[in-house]
Amino acid sequence: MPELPEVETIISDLRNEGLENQVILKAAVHWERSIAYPSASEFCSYLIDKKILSLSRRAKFLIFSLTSNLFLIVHLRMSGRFFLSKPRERDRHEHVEIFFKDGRVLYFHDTRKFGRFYLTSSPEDIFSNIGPEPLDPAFSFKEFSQRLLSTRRKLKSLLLDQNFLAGLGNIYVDEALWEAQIHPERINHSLTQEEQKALFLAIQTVLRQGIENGGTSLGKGKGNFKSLQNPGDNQHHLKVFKRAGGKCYRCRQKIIRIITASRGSHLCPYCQKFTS
DNA sequence: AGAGCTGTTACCAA
DNA sequence: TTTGGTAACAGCTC
Repeated sequence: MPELPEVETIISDLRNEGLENQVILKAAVHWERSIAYPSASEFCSYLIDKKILSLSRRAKFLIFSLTSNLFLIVHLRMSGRFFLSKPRERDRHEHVEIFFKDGRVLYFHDTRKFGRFYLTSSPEDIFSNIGPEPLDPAFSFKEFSQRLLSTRRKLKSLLLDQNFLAGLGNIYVDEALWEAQIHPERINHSLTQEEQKALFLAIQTVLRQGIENGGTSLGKGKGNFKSLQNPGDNQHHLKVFKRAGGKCYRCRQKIIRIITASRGSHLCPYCQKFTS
């Protein structure tokens, strides 16, 4: 579900909706475990009268910077979504409501209930172990290359690891590995310099493309990604993800799906040959 | 109907 | 240290 491009799209849509500078009237929590910290009642009382100063993203977290040095941090996990509208009847999967003084309500919809809210004055605690931002201009090939030597793991598992690199999930890892023509089960430190460079560039390419296309909206379920009301368009631009059985756009061979690191991986066995 | 799957992550055991 | 299994949930797919 939401990976870096999807979260970036949501942040940008919330900005376009003018959520920055809005003041919170009150909040309501209908599934207490949606609030990771503090307690649901403290969460609600702390939010009253706080203003949203800015909206940003770190890894797959949404960050609402508030007055009084508070930060509302949200991770959507598998099925979290936001809706912003006039007050209306709450859907059974809308577990958190934030009411604004301009009359609108931000509804947090999460069918699988894995999404989490954190309200804290020390956001660095949440991000302390998260890896670098792949689209940060300060993130260099040199740093990526050095990090690739720091461990010994299958690339699929390593790239999914938020402590290694922030923001990638199953879709964009598979897309990046196809783009770079590297098998997901290759061990990180076995990559040639050329392969490292190709992967570094491919990660940025697929993430940028995902953002440009407003994220990837797969399937038709209510828990599938949409930013506010709007589906993304990147599902029409995927090269391998969910394309098992289809032809590789590069070599016309058949795309396959394998299980690696307990996750489905989609690849072209001809373009992405396994070599040790 | 029922079993198996899912775009995330934390935790535990080996 | 790394991997694999499981769990947190609900709904979709076959």
